[in-house]
Amino acid sequence: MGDRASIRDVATAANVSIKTVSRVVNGLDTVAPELRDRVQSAIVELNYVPNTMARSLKTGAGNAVGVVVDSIDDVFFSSLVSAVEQRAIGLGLAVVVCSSGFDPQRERNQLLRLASQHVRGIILAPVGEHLEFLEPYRTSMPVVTVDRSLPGFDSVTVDDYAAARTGVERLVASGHRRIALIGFDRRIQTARRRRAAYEDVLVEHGIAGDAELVPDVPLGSDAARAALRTVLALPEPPSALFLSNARHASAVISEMHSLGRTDLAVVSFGDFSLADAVDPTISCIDQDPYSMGALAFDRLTQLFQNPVLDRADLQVPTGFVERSSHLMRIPEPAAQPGGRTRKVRIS
Amino acid sequence: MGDRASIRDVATAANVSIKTVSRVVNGLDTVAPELRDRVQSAIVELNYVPNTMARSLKTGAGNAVGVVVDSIDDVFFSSLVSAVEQRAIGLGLAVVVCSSGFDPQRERNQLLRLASQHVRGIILAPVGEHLEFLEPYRTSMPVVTVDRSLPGFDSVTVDDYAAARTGVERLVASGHRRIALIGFDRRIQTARRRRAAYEDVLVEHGIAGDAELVPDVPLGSDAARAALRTVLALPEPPSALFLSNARHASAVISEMHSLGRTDLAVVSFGDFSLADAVDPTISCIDQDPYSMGALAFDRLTQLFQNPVLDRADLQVPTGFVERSSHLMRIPEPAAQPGGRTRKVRIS
DNA sequence: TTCCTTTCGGACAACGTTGTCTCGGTCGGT
DNA sequence: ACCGACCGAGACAACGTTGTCCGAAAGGAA
Repeated sequence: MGDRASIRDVATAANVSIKTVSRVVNGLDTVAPELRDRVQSAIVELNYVPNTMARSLKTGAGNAVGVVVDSIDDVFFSSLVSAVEQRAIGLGLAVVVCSSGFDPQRERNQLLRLASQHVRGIILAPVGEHLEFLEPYRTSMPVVTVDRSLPGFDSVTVDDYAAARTGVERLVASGHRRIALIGFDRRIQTARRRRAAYEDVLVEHGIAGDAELVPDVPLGSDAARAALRTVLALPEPPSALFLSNARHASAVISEMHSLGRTDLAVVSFGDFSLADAVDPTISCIDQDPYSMGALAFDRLTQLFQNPVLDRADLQVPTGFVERSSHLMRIPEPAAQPGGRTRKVRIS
Repeated sequence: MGDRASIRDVATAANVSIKTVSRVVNGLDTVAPELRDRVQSAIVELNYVPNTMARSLKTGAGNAVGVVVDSIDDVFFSSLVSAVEQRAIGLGLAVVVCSSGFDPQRERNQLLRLASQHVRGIILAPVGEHLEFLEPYRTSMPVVTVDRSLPGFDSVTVDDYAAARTGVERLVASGHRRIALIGFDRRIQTARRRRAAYEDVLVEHGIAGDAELVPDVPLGSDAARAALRTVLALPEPPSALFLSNARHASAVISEMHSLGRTDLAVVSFGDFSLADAVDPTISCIDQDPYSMGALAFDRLTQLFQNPVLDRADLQVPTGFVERSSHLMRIPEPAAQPGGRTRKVRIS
C-alpha cells in the first residue's frame, strides 16, 4: 500500500513467475490464456504500472525526448513544443522541456542533464556556439536544432534571409526610406541573418543605412519598448518598423499604441495573436512554429532509426500574412514634431 | 566511443573501485585527494555522466516532476509551465510536460505514464472527475491541481466566483443589461463557477437572465468566434461581453474587429498580450498564471518533504486590470442595425 | 507405449547505480 | 612500542526489469 507494486508482487499474487508477468505486460510471447487472465487481474488489483526507468535501464533505450528552448513562455516556442509533444504521444515518448534562458552556460547544464537522463534525442534551439561536449553522446542521442542552425547538426529553420527580404521590400515598396529594425541581438543567428537581409534590401534600393535605426535589443519586452522610444526620438525618426522577432513584436505594438504612434508602417517577423485586431492590422511573416516542431520531431525519429544519416538542413516555407500595416503611407514632409496619432485609411 | 561510459569504465580508468567513483561523484564521503583527482580526470576524459535512471531506480526517488495541462500552446498554461520549470531547475528536477487535450481518457493515460516514470510529483490541470486510479500512487507521488480543483487534492486556484463577480459588476455599473457570457463550457469547473457569478450578479441587479446570451463554447477559437456571431445575431443582441476564458478572448476580440463591432463593452477573465493595444483596450481580470505555477510547485515540494500534510486549497489573488473596454457605454435605444464602429471617449 | 517435437514457464544474470558491511591501514595516545 | 580507535576504500547485494537459456509438460506419431 505504502510502496508501489512491482512485477515481483504481481508474480506472487498471480502465482506465476516474474518472467511470465513480463511476457504478459509486453505481450511479446505467447502465454497460456488462463495464466494471462490471472496475471492481468493481479495487475489491476495491485494497480501495477511497469517501472519505465528500470525498463529503460535494462534495454538501454530511453523513453523521452528533450526539448531545450529559450523560454517556454513565448508564443513561438510554446507552439513548437506543443507540436513536439503531440507527435511524441503517438510514439509513447515523454517530453522533457528545459529552458536555456538564453544563457549558454545554462544550456550546457540542461543538455548534460538530458544526457544523464538518457533521453532518446534532443530538439534544441541553440544558444551557445560550442557544443562539442555533446559529441560523445551524439550517436546514442541525436540532436536536431530548431529556429537556429549549428554546424554539424541537423536543423529545421526557415529561410530567414529570404523571408526578411520580403518583409523589408514590402515596406520599401510603400515608399519608406527610414526603416528601423527592432529586435536585433548580435548573439542570435537569426537576428543577424535578418539584419543582413534588411541591409541588402536597403542597399539595393539606394537607401542609406543608419546604424541608429538598428538598436541592440537584448531579451525582455522592456528592452524592445525602450528601443522603440529610442528610434522615435532620433532627429530623423523612422516612418516604418521591421520587427525582426516575434518575441518582441507584441511589446513594440503595445508601446506604439501607448505612445499614440500608430502611424508607423510595420512588418513583423512572426505572426502573433491579435495582429489582425490592432489598428492598423499588422502584416506578418508567418514562421509556422507548429510545423517546425513537427518536422524537427519527425527528423529526430528518422535519426533514431538510422543515426548515421547524412546531415540535413530542413527549411519550412514562410508565408507573408498580408494585413494593412505595411501599406501605411509616409507622412507628409512637413511632419509635426511630436505629432499625435495620424491615421491613414487603407484602400 | 560508441557506447556511453559507465561508472565502471571510470573506475577501471582511474584504477579505483566503482564505489570510490560513486563517492567522488556524489561528494558525500571523504575521498583521498589523490584518488579524487584521478577519478575526476577520468571522468572528464571519458565524458562520463552518471545515469540518472539507474540512480533513481536504486534510490527510489525520481528526478522529475510531471505537468499535465490542457495544452501547452495556450498563453495561460505556457506561462504556468514556465514558472514550474524555472522553479524546478533550482532543485535539479526535470519537467515532463503532457497535454491532456481536454480528454479525460488521454489525461488518464498521461497520468499513468507519469506514474510509470516514477516522477516525484505532478502538477495537474484536471479534466476528468474520477481520478481514483491515482490513489495507490499518491503517497509516493503527490499531486497538486492548478486552475481547477478536485476533491481530495491540493489545489492552486483563483477565486473564480469573486473575480467573475467583479468583472460582471463593472459591466453592470456601466449600465449594461444585456451581457453575453462567452466561453462557457459545462465540462469546465471554472467556467461553471464564473457563470454562477455572472448569473448572481444579474439577479442582484434585477436583470433578467437569458440562456441565449450564454452559448456553449467548446474548445477551439472557431467555436468562440461562432458564439460571438450567434449572440450578435440575436433579436435582442448584447451590448456587453464577459469573456470567461482567456483562451478564447483573443479569438473573440479578433472577431469583434473583423465584424467592425468594437462598440461592445468587454471584460476578459484572464489578461493577454495586446489587450492594451486593441481599440478599445480590454479590461481584464488578471489571473497571474506565473504565480500560480510557482505556488503549485512550492506546494509540491512541501509535499515531498511531508506527504501527509493536510490538504490545502491555495488561492492566488486576482487583479482587475482597468483599461477602457468595460466603460463602453450603451448605444442609444435607436440603435442603427448593423451600425459601424462607435467610439466613446473615456474620462 | 515410447519417443520426438513443440510449447510455455522459470531460474539466472545483467543494465548502472548506491547502501551496507567489512577490512586494512594509519594515527594518536599511553 | 603497543593497542585502540578511526577513517577511507572495496566487496557485495539490491533496485525492477528484460534477455538468454533450460527444463518440463503435453501432444502427436510410429
